[in-house]
Amino acid sequence: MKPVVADDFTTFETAVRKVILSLGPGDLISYGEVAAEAGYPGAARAVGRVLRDSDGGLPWWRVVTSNGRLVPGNEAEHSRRLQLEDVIVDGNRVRK
DNA sequence: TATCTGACGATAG
DNA sequence: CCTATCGCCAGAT
Repeated sequence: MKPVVADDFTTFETAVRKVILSLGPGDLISYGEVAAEAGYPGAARAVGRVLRDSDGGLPWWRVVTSNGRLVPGNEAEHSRRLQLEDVIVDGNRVRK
């Protein structure tokens, strides 16, 4: 039987996930960048939705706001994860 | 189909 | 540095 491919239906969600999974350790990207890379420029908000809804196997901590701000509501955990990836974190912001 | 929501982005004060 | 407002898009009800 052919393998189930029920993971390529949701254009947006799948595309976003692929982009995030393509990130390497210590690599950062903003929601807007993810959306653009996924082929949906301007859909930064929708990207946030995907990250929040789909958790597990997805390095969401490598995604920050364009402002360099960390995820509101998870700043503590986010900061922790980033530092584990050798990323310099200044308070609730990532050091450029 | 209409309306609301949100782990956004940019600008203004 | 902070909050407020508007524009954007996709999903949920």
